[in-house]
Amino acid sequence: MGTMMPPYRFEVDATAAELHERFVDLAEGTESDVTVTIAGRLLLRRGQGKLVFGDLRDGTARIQLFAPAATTPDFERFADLNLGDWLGVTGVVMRTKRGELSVRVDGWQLLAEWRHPFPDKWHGVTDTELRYRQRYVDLWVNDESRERLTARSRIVTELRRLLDQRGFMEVETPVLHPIPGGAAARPFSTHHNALDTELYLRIAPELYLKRLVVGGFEKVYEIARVFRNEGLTTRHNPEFTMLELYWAYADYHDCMDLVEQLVSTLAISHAGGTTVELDGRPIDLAPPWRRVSMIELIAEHTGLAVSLDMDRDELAAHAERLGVEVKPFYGVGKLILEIYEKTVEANLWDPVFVIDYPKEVSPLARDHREHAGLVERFEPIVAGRELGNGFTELVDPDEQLARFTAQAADREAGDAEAMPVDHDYVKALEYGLPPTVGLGIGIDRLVMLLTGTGTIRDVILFPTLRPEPGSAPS
RNA sequence: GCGCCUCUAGCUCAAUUGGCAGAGCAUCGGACUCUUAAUCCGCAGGUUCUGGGUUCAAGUCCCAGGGGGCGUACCA
Repeated sequence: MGTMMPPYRFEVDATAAELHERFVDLAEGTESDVTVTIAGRLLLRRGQGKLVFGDLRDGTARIQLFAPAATTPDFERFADLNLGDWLGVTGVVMRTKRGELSVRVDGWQLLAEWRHPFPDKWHGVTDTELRYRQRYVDLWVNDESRERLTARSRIVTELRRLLDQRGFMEVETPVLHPIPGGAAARPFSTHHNALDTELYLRIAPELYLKRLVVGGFEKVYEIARVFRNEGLTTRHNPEFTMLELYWAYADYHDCMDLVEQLVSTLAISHAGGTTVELDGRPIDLAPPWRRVSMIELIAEHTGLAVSLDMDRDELAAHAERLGVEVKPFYGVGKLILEIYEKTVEANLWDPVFVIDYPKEVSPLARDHREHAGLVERFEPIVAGRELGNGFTELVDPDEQLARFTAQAADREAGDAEAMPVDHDYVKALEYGLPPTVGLGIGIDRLVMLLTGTGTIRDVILFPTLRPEPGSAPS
């Protein structure tokens, strides 16, 4: 083909989806009196000698191209186009004798070439590595991928709308943190040259968002990319997206109501109803979701009546019997959490709010108003997966400093994920954080749930992979 | 990090116990004015992931390395 000079712009006045809708009643074998200009990629071509059919797809749908030799300009070259080439086409909208809505190719232009062999037009691409490394190929070839990732975008858009409707304000807080906080996870670290200082990619936006509540932004949220330096699994990607929101004057009961509403509303819009399916099993997302304490769930699933008053070593013995690996710095609270995670969580299927976590493992949550040693915290669990995490916020600066100090001691004792003391955050609390509830929702996992997807990589456009050998910057 | 599985033409996949590396689609050439994964005829297409080893003979068996997947660990 040699050289190609693509145009700098191309005026499109119709999309495939619009044409299918507008000309649904056009009779077989007839032409409309409408001329349109569309653009997209050529995905199939069927030559008939002096007549060529093509399937063009734009961002909305597929539509057939109808190109008779007698009227198609540059017919030889048109018949010779490669699958995958981008085309601009102008022509009359018509329906073939066999009933396929088409655009007759009265004029056409090559907009870009696909210089590689096009993947199998029937089987598409199944090689996961190719699908993830060259997502732009996957998106053209595998309908499910395109639809799933489009759904993700729409879900996030609606989520924003639902929150905006409720008076929440979207904000952006720093990604580079001098002290990584707001979650228990290992951070990625980096270096700022001009300041000559170590910085960390955020593991959560939590502490900055609460500073904003101190500042008078009473209902804020952020759809935040966060980074955790941990393993990759079907449920974990090193960078992922969290919705975090903070809501002044409300507590964790209000917030659970909100989560139920948000998730079930999104399911109705994007999963065709409140019943979704995962691994062939139905899940009913209709509110209300069961709310049950962690200690009660442990009793249900193991018959073991744990309590915060138990002797630490006695509880550790129970834990080990249940297959929990016990580390020396684990206190009673951490042991209870470990037992819950090992014996209960994966067995929960229908949505449930697990509530009232041990204080020891929740350094940012407020003391339970009734039960000493517990905090007012919940996690929505669906299909055995944590969908998020929320709690009535700890507002007392002295208590917060004490909790940070205890965390620092755990760090000394070998807990690499314990939080470091953040004096600047404590200072913010000294200016007064009103009663507030906070929530984090894993957007990736939410999309997995609503689209029935089993691996997080399929809901992330470009999931993290090992760089290809020899791909280092030169 | 550890364990198991996997890697064959551009794509999707075959190849008996270790015995000449194949098909469909795509590409390329030809036929065809209503096709729908068009059809029909023909050509071409390979470092079987890489490097070693065993063997008369290795895609197949063994060792090391690489990519990917799954599990596990880590993961509020």
